[in-house]
Amino acid sequence: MSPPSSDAAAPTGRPRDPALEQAILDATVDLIVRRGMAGTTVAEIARQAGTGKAAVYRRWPTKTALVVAAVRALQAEVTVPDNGSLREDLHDWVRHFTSGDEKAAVLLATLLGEASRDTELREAAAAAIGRPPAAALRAVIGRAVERGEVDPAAPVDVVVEIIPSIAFRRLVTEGRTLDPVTAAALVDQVLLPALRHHPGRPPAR
Amino acid sequence: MSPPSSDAAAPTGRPRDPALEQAILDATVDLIVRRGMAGTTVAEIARQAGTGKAAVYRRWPTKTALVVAAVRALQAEVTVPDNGSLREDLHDWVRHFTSGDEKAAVLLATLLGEASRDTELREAAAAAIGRPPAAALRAVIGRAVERGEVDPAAPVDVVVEIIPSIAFRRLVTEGRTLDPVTAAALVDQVLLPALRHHPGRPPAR
DNA sequence: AACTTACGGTACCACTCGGTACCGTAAGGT
DNA sequence: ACCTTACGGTACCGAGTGGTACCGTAAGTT
Repeated sequence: MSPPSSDAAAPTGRPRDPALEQAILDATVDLIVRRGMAGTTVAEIARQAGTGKAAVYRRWPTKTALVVAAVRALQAEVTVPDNGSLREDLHDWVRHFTSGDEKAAVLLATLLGEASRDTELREAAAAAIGRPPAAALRAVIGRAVERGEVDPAAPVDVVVEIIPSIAFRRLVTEGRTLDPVTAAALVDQVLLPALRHHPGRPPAR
Repeated sequence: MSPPSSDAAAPTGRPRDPALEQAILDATVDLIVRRGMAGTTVAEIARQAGTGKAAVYRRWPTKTALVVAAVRALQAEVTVPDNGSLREDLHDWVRHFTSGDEKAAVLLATLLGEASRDTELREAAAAAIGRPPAAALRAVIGRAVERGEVDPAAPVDVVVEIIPSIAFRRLVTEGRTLDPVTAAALVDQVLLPALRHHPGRPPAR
């Protein structure tokens, strides 16, 4: 019998090195960020991970599959601040975009170029990088709504997109992260007015 | 003597076909949008333009140079509405992003992927595609300021970026243009409040 | 008519890259 | 001990690509 822990296949022979797995994924992300998808070769990924191409192809059947896996493994986590004040929460949250961590966004931007025609890749990239910050902000605003600080009718869906979009665009078209001054201005002069603004229905039609 | 019109070199022999020049540039843009930079071959560009590779390399020394030229030649023009009302001007202007013409933005997105490491290309793409709409919006807001409709202290620089950034991000990460409903909501519930908002200096420190 | 340059087309070269196959060796299970 | 599979490394293949060279022909100038 010999119950194989919980899986089906009885693992015999030398087991795969989990550390190597991670090293390959790390090298993949690093190289794609620095050289782009087309400019990165599998041989170079293997070399940087301290192994050979065979070890790479033993795990992933194709280069694209490897890249998708690397993106999925990145999965940025975003802390959700809770200071009891919407404005402070927003200023905390915005720091996620002004401080480093541009790697994830650069990766996204790089991939999206060739991902325009690869749905799976685009989906993976967007899910791993684009969604977490928006979800965090949504939580922050949700709490402010509960506190009565924000009109429940506020255009949350659209407000949530503003800063990530600007940060993304700046990074992509200018090659640098969103500066803190601009970010602060966005919070105080755009986000907060929009959230506090009572829609009351603008002069429709 | 034979004064050569106004240039230096006396043009002898068969002149270059200007129509062919444009055909090559058009084919370049079209193919890059559809297949990406790496996925587009010079041979295919030539074939689609109805010519041979030689005619291409007679004009541009390298593939990158050709692409840069194609991007520069795109130069989107943006109409600047003037209805006498800020809100109407904004709603007119925003139509630029909701209606077709995604080609320019897709091109930008595609190129930026591999352009992250090519400054010249990035600069050309950003200048040709990113700047005109922002400039148009700036003009619209400038007129509103003159009319006293907008506080001169409004954060124009940052407001100008909001909609182009969101449109760009949506197009790039989701593959579709900004929908008119969201765009209208942005104008009424984000741009206008931000522009009318009296900064009055937020509770600093 | 003579000359010059562009034209569409093709053949070619040097090179790169994804992917496969195969080494001898290392590291586990039984 | 024996078996199995992963390991790092290398050699190789086939396909594709940017770029060059060279056709015979077309379209201009002098």
